[in-house]
Amino acid sequence: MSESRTQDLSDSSAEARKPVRSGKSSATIYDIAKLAGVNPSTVSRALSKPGRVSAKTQKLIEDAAAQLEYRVNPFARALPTGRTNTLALIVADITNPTFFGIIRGAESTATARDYTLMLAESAESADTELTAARRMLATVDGLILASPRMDDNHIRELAREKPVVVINRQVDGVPSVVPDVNKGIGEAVRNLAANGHRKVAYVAGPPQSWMTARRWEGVKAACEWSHLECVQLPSPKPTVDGGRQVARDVVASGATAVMTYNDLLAIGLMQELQAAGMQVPDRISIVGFDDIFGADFTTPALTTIRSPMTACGTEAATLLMEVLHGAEEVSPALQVETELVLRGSSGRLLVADHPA
Amino acid sequence: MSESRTQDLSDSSAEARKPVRSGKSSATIYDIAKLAGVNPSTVSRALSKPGRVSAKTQKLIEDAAAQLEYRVNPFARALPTGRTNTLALIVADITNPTFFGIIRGAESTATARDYTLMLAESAESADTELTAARRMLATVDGLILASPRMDDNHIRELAREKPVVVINRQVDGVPSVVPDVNKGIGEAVRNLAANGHRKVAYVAGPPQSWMTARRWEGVKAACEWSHLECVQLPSPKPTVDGGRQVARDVVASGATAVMTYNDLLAIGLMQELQAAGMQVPDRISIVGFDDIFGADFTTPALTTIRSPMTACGTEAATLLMEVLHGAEEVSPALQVETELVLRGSSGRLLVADHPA
DNA sequence: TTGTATGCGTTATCAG
DNA sequence: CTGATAACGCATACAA
Repeated sequence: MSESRTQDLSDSSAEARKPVRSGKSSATIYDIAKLAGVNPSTVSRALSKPGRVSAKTQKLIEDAAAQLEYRVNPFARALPTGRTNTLALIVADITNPTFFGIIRGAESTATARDYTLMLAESAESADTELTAARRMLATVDGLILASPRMDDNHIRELAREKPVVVINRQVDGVPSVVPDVNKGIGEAVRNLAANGHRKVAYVAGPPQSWMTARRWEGVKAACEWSHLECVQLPSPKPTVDGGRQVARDVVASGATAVMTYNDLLAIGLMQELQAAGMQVPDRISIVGFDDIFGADFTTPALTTIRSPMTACGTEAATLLMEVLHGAEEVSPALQVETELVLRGSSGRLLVADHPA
Repeated sequence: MSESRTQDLSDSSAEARKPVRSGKSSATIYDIAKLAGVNPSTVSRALSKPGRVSAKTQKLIEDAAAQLEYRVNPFARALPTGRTNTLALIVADITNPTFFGIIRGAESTATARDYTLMLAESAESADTELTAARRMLATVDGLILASPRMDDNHIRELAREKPVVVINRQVDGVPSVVPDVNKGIGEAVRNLAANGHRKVAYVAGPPQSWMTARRWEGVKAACEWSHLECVQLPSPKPTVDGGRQVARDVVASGATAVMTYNDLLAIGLMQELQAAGMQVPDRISIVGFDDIFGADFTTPALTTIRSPMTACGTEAATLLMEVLHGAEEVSPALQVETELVLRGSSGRLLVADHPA
């Protein structure tokens, strides 16, 4: 093995090459092979799977790589292997803070394991979602679907091509991360009952949302258990504005406590109710869902059932990468706990329903 | 050159192949070339640049492609061309709602032009940021840096490799999108002066933030113009909690109005001040910056200088893609307007500084 | 207009 | 342990 570790020729022909690649594009394994005096395939081995090459050539190659500021070309690597070290995350609505936690959790977890996150949103549209999913699927190793709006079959179809993890929904045969709503809902309903409420309204989310059904089921069951009457109210959209619009129906329902599909609805509802002169929580109690950013900015601060979104993002990314790294045994549905966050928007009813 | 690129040979006899590719991996241009009876290069042309092929073969190829459910392999395409139809966006802090708008704007704009967005955060660290940038740079066509924390030279270094657009900062030689703070600040300060305030405090952001300096300059200039005294106060971090921590200093400063680097600081500050029994805005006026999600959840709702974040994201992505598509003439710094959003947290001073 | 030949940077399969 | 060589799927000068 030639000792001349310097760029300077071993003699062959006096070909004074610049040591550091002067050109524009970056160095390849060929360049470093030449500099280190080995075969390109050896360079590839040394750089991708350490240990399969002798210690001295290893160092030789690493030094040369460092000197040339070598960086792998991800495309060239992806072509034969198909692997990209990239994860895709599709969320239903980027403006919805519910997803901020998920994005954050997924991004940081991915980055920690040297993966990169690709982000897309479906704008609450099943079609857009599917299109985005298909487009990204070609480029990534795996896919995370947060609160997907497309139907189960489409999800399974995607899962057949690349590993998929679903958040906030359960699909047969596809691993998922879902908050267990019952604990938090149970706490909330018991609290409401203890404060003298007899009837609660549930303001629902988008019909395509799997989670809105789970939450309604949970509310209904908990209310039965506590002998409370309950009623479901549709909302035009799961936003602050949607919450405002549904205020009238809430009042008309005669409920003294309202639980909403998410915090946005709760906040909008509270704003509208207060604007109409209704005291919260003296006249009506409001309980949101998720504990989003800003839920404690309101006056009174919003009582809400916290869904650990960041944990969902983290767990989903972890799950996905485990599958990618060959873990076959993956629990079908990972549960994360919800809990009641008691703040000012719920409490004892001051104005009795039936005056004594 | 051997013809048999497929797994099973064509013995030229009636070989009933499934029309749709039964195998696992997806179809290539070779498959569709065979099916359409043309050369792979023709397929490539037909699919990438329509018009450079006769109408009938075009259709022939498109039909075959459809039948085989062909989808280009992005890596194979990227290898010769270097183009990926992918943009990277790096934000300082994913949990900071300031960036939500930017993310949303960039994502939707990119998607609209059939680009995909890759997202990373720097966690307010210049090192992390640079690392993430370098890692992503290899994979994308261009890079958007939102409120970058790294220094100018590093940014220029990145810009030498791939097109870069910067948001919320100006770097020589690098195109950028920056809100023009002066209009909004001017409106705010004049309003404060008109309401009887004589001294305003500016709660600063992270020292590495280019924007915090711009905002302080703007505040100082506007205050001089309106003959107001002004003072700058450092904050430990640009968050709600940071705002709480700086409350003591604000009170000590003797200012009756405070403007903050961002809304988070303003909200935290207001919470702490109110907890200490100070009426807002009767005793002290608070003006935030950005008009983030939730700024109107507080009581009183936050007066703030709106920075059109979504527009910044949109403009940055548009700018970047224009450069990518060969636009040389690109304005060095695109300005977007800021405006005062007057809400309840600022107003007339009820308790005079110097009792009459 | 269409076919031919070659390159893009890595990994992987063989030999040696 | 290392070297040669063939894919990987697509784009593109060049030739016909």
